[in-house]
Amino acid sequence: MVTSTFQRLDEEKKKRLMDALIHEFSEHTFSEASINRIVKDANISRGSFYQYFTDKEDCYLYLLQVIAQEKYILFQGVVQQTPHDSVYDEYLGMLDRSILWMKEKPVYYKIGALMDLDNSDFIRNMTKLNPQMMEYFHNLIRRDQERGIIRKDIDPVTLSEMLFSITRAMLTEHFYKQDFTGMIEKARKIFAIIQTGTQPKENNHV
Amino acid sequence: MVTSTFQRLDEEKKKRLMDALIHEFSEHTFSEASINRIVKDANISRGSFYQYFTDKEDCYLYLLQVIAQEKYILFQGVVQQTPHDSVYDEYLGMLDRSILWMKEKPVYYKIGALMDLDNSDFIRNMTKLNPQMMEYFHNLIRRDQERGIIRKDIDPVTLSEMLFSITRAMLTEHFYKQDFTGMIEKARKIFAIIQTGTQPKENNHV
DNA sequence: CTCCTTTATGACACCCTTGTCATATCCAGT
DNA sequence: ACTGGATATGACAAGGGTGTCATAAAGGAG
Repeated sequence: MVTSTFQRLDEEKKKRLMDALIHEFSEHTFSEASINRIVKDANISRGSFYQYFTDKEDCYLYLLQVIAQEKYILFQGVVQQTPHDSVYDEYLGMLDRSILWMKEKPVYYKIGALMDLDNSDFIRNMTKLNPQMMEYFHNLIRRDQERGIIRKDIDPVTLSEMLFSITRAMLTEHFYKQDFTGMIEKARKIFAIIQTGTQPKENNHV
Repeated sequence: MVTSTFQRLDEEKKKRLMDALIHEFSEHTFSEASINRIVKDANISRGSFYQYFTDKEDCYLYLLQVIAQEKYILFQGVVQQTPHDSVYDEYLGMLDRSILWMKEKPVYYKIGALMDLDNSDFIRNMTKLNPQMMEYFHNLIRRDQERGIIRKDIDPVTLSEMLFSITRAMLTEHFYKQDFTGMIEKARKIFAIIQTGTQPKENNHV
């Protein structure tokens, strides 16, 4: 656990340390990150670090928590609580928010990306997909089926998996290219294909 | 470069070392792999290792080469040179071959997966998608468009990207679950959705 | 000014890594 | 049996990492 000593720290020092944490974990995976570099970067003695955090894992978890908080604050005004759009628009919204996040806090996104990359069991256990979020999209699809926007014979789980892998792949690709222009347009194009299908109209009676 | 000394090694020792390499690189990323563990595992002195390979990178590249060779041999009989099926069937075929590869040589697949995970520049440069393969699928789509199987207004690059991310996501997911049953069926289902679209028929005249 | 608690510090022990190199061993040809 | 080149070896240097701990400094209360 983060110690009370850390909490009592004066803001300037606290910020210096947080910046060092952000810097280190946005450049290295958890297992490759080095406390030595962090303390040097923050201009803090090695001993002090261990007075604030019990170990590397501890400071990493704390950092993730801080990031999650900031993300929550940033998205609070953006997320709409009861969507009136189709599941496709909802996915586009998610993509939009992700791009916002990547542009607003690129280092934070980088930290998240590195987390996904990491192979340690400790990280593996945290990366598991949020089942609640998946459930949310399943329900959106079911609602759209009731609305007559999506064919009823389509399996919601399968469809949401499809949309999810596509969105995710787009995000990671564009992140490494560091170019997000036209991304939403591209996603729109892809979703349009999924809606109308690739078959020519005359073949549609299969 | 792999030295001639290594090439001259008697088969038993060579195999022991290769097995150790496979073991180490299937459990650890390149940057986390340890030569110490390798030589201990292979029952070879540390000095000997450096008589065979110039460094870690060298032995890793050699291992990848050996794996590529075996993969080529395994697939030689399976790949059909001039496909008569649609691009979807071709993707299903690729999936099928990947599953075969994962079942036949799970450790090899694991090495490849860890390679993808690795964040070092050295690995980054190797992992870049094969543009030749992408071109191959683009052409398949164009051919299917000529054949009247796929609508002509669909962008081949976009479609192949879609199919690729979906296939890839399925593979990685199932690899971690270590369960490939029903995977082809699932892919078929997804591709069927992509072909006919998610819109109900009465809405198709948009 | 003193005392006591809190905070800061860096040397330390111990672990690991890589790549080198002088030396020992092996083996084949004479 | 001897000899020279090929091969094997592990100690070594140099560097990195983590977490601990005795000690120093600082700061607030009496």
